[in-house]
Amino acid sequence: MSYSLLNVYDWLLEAYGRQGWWPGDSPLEIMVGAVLVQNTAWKNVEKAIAHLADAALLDPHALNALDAEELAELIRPAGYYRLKAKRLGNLMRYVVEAYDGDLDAMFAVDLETLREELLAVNGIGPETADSILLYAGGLPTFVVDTYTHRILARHGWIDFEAGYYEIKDHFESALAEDVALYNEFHALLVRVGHHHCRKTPKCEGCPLEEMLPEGGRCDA
DNA sequence: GACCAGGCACATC
DNA sequence: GATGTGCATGGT
Repeated sequence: MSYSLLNVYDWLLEAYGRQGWWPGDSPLEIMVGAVLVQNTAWKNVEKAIAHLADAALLDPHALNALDAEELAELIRPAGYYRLKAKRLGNLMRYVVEAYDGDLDAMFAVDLETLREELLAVNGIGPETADSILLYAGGLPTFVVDTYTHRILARHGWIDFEAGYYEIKDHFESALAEDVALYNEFHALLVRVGHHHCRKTPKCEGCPLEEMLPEGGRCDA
């Protein structure tokens, strides 16, 4: 008995429907959210973004002009707020200096080149970079997060020790290079993670156990 | 009150 | 190269 990742995608999509990600109104807002959500519940991020929106600061030049302390106070609900103020400032400085704040110009750059540029910004790691590229830029790169890792490992599809790029390759080599597919698949995995694959309780009522043929045991 | 959340950089061995 | 730690608010 075997099944492919694409089967898993189809089952999840049928069970949960389209997720409509990313929950942000503009590429810039998605970029801001991608930094603020690092190791943090999205609910907290929403409040921080609302503060920025209320102050009409959702603009690369406006954010870049803000000093770190002011920014920190505005994004406080997102947690790690002093750290994230620096990281967001680094990202905005990069966008302004390299592209004069023109996100269309930025996302017109070759995917691998742009990915390297983003990773060179202090505070932007693999997941944040990929989230920005896929969800803000519409570029075909798979996003791996803690749920993706946890769900795949618990079902025995990858080692628990697998690193970011191992997991990313696992998806990208099994799936067509399709932005809509990458977008929806990752969003569905997070959806499952939120409801059934938290750190504790370990795997209560995992829907994949119902969906998968024999072998789809969630056991960690 | 403890534990967790859509990471990342940095220190130390 | 592997392993450990700081960062911080808000919900369960």
